[in-house]
Amino acid sequence: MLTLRFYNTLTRQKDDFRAINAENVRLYVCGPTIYDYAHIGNARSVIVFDVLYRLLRHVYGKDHVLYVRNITDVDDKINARAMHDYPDLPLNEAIQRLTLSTNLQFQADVASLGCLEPDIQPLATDHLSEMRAIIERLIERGYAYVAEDHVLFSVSSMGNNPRYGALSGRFLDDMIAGTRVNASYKRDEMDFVLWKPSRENEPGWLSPAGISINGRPGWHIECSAMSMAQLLQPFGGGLSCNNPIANIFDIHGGGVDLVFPHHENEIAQSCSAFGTDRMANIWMHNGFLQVEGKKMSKSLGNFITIRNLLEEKLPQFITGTDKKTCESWVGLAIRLSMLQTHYRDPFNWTHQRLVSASRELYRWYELLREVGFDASINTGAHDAILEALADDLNTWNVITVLRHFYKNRDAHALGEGMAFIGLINQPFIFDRDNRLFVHETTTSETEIDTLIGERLLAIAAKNWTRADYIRDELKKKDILLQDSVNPKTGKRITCWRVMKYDTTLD
RNA sequence: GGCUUCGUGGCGGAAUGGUUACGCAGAGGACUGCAAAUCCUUGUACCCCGGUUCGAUUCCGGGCGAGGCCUCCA
Repeated sequence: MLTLRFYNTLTRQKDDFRAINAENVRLYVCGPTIYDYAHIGNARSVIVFDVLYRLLRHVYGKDHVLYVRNITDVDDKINARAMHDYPDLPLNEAIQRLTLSTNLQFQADVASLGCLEPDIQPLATDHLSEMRAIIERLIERGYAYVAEDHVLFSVSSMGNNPRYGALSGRFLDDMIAGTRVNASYKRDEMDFVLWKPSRENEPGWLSPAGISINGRPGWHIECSAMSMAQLLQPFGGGLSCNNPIANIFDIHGGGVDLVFPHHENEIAQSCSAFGTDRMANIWMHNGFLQVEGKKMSKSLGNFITIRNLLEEKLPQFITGTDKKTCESWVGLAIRLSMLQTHYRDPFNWTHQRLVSASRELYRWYELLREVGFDASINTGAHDAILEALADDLNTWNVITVLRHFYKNRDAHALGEGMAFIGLINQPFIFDRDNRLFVHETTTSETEIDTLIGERLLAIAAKNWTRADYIRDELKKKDILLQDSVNPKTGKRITCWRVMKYDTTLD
């Protein structure tokens, strides 16, 4: 079997991946907090772990990998946004509307990036009882305490296996020096919230530990609860299980910014509750994303959502009015562009990179179209591609391999490889007239065909002025003509395609 | 201040102690009435200073520069 090696944030080196149980390989990735459109940073994370998921499925079998990506649907940011967006509705109803629509949008955006759906996308609000159970266990064992209707995790109560800060390579003394917020009810500045009280108008649930008023969970406890419910309990683990191995899963992923404090705190909670020395065997973190060399942030005005990009007209290969097709194409171009940087390196998002990826992808698709490649039949993967991925998801090398295939006109290997890393969207290959994209235009097809016929007659008569006029007129309507020669008959064939070419982007 | 990533040609981005990366863009050519598309060919590079070495972009040390995390964030 192919040996997979992944960089493990915990050990700071590439570790061989050994499944705890090859029948059930378990992967947990921190998903979005659904209060706003997903941005291209979210896109990167989702794409990276989608590639990992595909690789694991290939190695262990489709039915032997369990990929859980949570949805955080309870959070103060959600409350604030809901109040802002639906000022006239009761808060709880406003929250429901917001989370429902944001989640649907997220699912659509992610699908257009060519990502498979995770096996399970648990909602935080469906796991309140698990959160309470873990919190009560933590209190029971002296790792957490109640103060002014809050429950706090006591960082200093943790032992040395693991010690608090091991994942992020920090030491408590350093961290305390940098603490800025200090709530009076905390015993220790570094202690973090497991549960907090809700005011009348805030969403609230039955509180743990006999706290009389309703409350809501802290952010970190959600992931401990959901990973337990989805990845441990179904396989014999959980709070009532004393077998440490049963309370560890294989891989935990997320963005580097989550290493501290989110993942550190997850580890503190889960390991303390279960009495394990690890929460997951391997911790993988994708690098951050910048926009045109700067941090992406709303205040800098360079905040880009997936939706922004999908709706943007991509130069050259854009399409007519078939919105969905257009969006899928941009989605794949985003994917290709992102796979060209190793997942741990910072990624600098520029528009030029997107354009560049789109052009290359287009050529690849042209080759696939020529041979009528069918991704539903060709489902293997070339060894060179697997080897690249097995070495800490080196997608860059995968692309280099694909380029060799393209160069050698090996459409089969190219298509298979593209399908493997999620760059195939079948409708792009086949359409009824064997054109690359399925387009709609405001100009009718018969109208176009008539004009093409007219132009061919003009050419036959060597009336170049007339022929070029027709071509130019069509171009104004974004219909681009391309002449080629039928090798058998030697006759000119003209095909067309809806394309917009924006020269300002070159 | 603590931790951390990185500095390669116009742009993106690999590998490598001595030999063309590659892609996009550019240039030249083939094809074409002209285009477009496609194919072929091709120029330009390794932040600075020391050290190790027969030889360093690649290893070591120092410097300079850029970014990230330490607060909600993928």
